[in-house]
Amino acid sequence: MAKKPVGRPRNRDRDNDRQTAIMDASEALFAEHGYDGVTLRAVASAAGVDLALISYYFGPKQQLFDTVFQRRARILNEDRLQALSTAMAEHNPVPLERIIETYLRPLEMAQESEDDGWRNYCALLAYVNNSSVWGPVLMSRHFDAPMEQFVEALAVTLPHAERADLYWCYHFMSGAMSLTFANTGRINAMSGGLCHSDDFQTAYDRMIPFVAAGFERVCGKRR
Amino acid sequence: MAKKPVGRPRNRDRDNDRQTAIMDASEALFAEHGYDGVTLRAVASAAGVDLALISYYFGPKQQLFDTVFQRRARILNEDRLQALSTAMAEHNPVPLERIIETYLRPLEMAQESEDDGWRNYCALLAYVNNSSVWGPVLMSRHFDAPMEQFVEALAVTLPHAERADLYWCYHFMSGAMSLTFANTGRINAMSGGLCHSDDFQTAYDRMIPFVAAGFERVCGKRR
DNA sequence: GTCTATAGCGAGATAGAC
DNA sequence: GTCTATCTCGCTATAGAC
Repeated sequence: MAKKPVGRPRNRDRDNDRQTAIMDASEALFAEHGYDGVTLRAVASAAGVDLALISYYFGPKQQLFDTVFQRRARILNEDRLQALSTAMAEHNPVPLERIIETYLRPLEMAQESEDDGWRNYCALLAYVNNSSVWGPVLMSRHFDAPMEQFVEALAVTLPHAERADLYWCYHFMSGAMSLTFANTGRINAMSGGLCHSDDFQTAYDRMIPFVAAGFERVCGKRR
Repeated sequence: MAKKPVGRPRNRDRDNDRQTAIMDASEALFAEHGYDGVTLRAVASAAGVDLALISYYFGPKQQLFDTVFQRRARILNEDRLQALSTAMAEHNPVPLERIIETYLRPLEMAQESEDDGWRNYCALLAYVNNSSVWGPVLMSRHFDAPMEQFVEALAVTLPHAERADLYWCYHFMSGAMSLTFANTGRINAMSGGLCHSDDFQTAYDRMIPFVAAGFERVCGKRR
């Protein structure tokens, strides 16, 4: 059963090829079927790797999930914080739309990259973010610190905002973002083919003003 | 193992008690753990019902899932369409915020009701909506028709809007709504206790202007 | 490091007694 | 209608050969 070769094209560095293959395959499968919908056998088969190797490298299934989730969270956070500090060097306070862009554009670039993995990761994020089992644990662990800096910047730009309102609006943004990047294809059906869920450019060009306008109305004026 | 009595308090009509108990238990468990994270044994135990009865009444697992998802979708759609036609009888065109309310308030009332089932159902909606396996199938099957009427009303109120932009904004709204009602508790942690994910009143009072402002900016003016 | 083989368990589904 | 008992399958994880 466990066939050896070409599970998928691989153009990696060759050192630790197998680990990377396992993580990539897990990422794609977890994103589509959730934690419980994926068997280690399916991962092994998709990665073109022996079943026992997964436990050998990553320990139990949960730990594999954590590792996969963590891998790109770090990169994403770095990109976002980098973009934010660039924006802050150029303006003070940073214009509202610019802050939102700082947060959303790194995801757009990730999704548009040639690496399929980022598209899978975005769907995984949607799964984790909406899960009451994983969300409070993994999202908080990996995304709360950068989120706080983002909210700080918003508070400077929107000086009359109540702190709680900033969190609510951030939450709405997070939900809109998750569903859009989950890339379920539903908007294709819904719109009768007018919109395409992988038309990231269009999605972001609308999401940014949508979210900015929402923040402005809810947080912009003294209440 | 399969204990007979009191799985949970039951104050139902008594006819078809068991079916209802099974559906309620499934709803809660599917909402929390997703389709694959739930075993029929867990459902049976939570419902205080014998394992074999589930298959007897509902057929295979998938069919149980469909049935549970469908049950409240109908009620929700009726409530929304009722609210929309009331609004249309009072105004022409219907003000933007009023249309959004038409869509969101039925969910708020559901979530605030004394029936725990609605809160579970909202979390289930979030799961299905963000899943690329279930989303395109179940969401389309049960929610596309009412969605179309909703978009129609928006098109009247926002006459310069491109049709595609209306769908994108609807999609953002759907995502914001899903995450908020998924009720994962993450906003509690994120805000350091300032916000509570089950404070539905506050959530809706902010979501409605947030979404309305987004629609206005993206769809309000000639492009 | 890698793979074979398997232990140990729990899943979905159903046949058949009551 | 209800429940017991069980079939068959596939799961995670690991021990031990290479």
